[in-house]
Amino acid sequence: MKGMSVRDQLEPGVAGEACEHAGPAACAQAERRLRADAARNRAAIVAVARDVFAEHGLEAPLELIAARAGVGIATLYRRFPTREKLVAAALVEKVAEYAEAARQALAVPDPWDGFAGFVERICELQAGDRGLSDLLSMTLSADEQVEELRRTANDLLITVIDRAKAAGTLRKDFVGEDLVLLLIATAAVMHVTHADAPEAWRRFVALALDAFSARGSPGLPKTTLPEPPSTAQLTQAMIRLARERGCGKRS
Amino acid sequence: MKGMSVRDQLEPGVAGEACEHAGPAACAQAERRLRADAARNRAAIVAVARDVFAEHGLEAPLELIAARAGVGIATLYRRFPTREKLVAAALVEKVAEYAEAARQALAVPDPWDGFAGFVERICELQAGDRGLSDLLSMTLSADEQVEELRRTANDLLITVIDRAKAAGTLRKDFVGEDLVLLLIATAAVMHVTHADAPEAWRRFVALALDAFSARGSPGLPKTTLPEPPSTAQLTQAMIRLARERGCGKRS
DNA sequence: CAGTGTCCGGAGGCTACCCTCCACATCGCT
DNA sequence: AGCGATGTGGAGGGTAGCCTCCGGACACTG
Repeated sequence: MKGMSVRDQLEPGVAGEACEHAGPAACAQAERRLRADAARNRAAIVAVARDVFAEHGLEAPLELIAARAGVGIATLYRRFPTREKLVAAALVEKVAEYAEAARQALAVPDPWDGFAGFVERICELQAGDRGLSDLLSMTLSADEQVEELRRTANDLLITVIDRAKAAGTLRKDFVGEDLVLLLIATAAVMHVTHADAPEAWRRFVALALDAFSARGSPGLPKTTLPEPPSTAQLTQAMIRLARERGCGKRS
Repeated sequence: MKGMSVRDQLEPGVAGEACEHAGPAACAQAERRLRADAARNRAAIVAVARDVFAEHGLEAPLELIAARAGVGIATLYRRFPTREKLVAAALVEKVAEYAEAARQALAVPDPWDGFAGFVERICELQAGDRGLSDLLSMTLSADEQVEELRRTANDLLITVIDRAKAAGTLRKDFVGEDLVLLLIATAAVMHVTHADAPEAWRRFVALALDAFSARGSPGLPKTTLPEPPSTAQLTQAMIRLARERGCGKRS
């Protein structure tokens, strides 16, 4: 009680950078309360990591991040013992945006517009952040906060999907897994084309939406699709990918 | 004469592996005629490379290939000064299969079946060979033979596409670049899912074909698509990717 | 303003891979 | 059988990135 109130007043100028918009509690997060300089460093690392991951993807060299943040590599490792932790810290907000997009999709009156808008929105997010792009094809098995957000988003998403199916505008055999596959696909398309044809993914996504829609002949069913991967399979695959990319459990 | 017969008996199991099916001339290929042992080594390297690339992709460590082929790393480098050259040697046949698939597509009576069959066929090839999968999203700027094959395949492909468009079964706004994007996308999907959901790509491809088809309401146009990337842009992107992956020009 | 416990940073060991150099081996011609 | 030309392999130098260790610096407490 006493300890707290003292501390609360002690960080005037630094506070902005250190704690951003969230309450002071957010800084302490999982770990113990940090010393002021340490908190500042931590915040700087996270801020830089956001940029670097966005530009170079989740496999960016940690030393680059440390250097740009103006701290020693050891400091980075002390605060984030695994790449996964840093990734999580750097991208929670983006993942939250993702979840938020799902929420907004439900608010759109027309079910199809909600669905299609959502797909376009997250692809847009992907296009603007290679780190997020990578992240959406992986599972950060160790970070509860991110995975929780993802789960929330997923639940919302299922609702969005069901609603659009019920309206008859989304094909009946569509499942959530299809969207995951699409995100994996667009991530690759973006990665290859971003420098020379930065808008190419839009056409790809438009094509995908066309495939997803039930438009065309109302009665006549679309092609029968092969079975989708099970949720478990896909999760497993995403965990595997994370490990392969150095964002998974320590070997 | 005498020399040969001796050799023939000396390597019971190995002989078959050295030159495979092609005549001895094929072994000398572009370079000068090689000494017999050198030709044998070269062939062994190529054979192993085929397997290793197929399994691990084009970024597989060259030392692994050398080791499995039972030769020193220097031997590999002497014969294939750049990774690109080795890749080309290891995958020409696969690329030829790709071109062949295009040729066969034209032989199919129904234009749509020809097109769709072709797409499925090459995706199947991709699924069975990660090296090819990688290769199809890149440009091996240095190997004329492979690029020539690719060009041939591409010309055939355009014909396949035009024919299907003319028949009214392929959407009018489809272009060759869309297929390249699809191959990039499926490559990624396969890479992520091959271990845990090895058939997932089939659904993805089926969905794509649905998007490509003009099926549904004959008069009513499908969604208007964003512009595709230009051929030049896409080529540039593929060259860039090759370089990024160590299969491009020496820096 | 002194003491203590927290925090820092970079040197350096480790791994993985690339690629080159050169003393030695082998082939195959005569 | 002997002798070049041709080919060999592995040692080793170079780079990039990961991660740890530890002497010294600094923030906070009293």
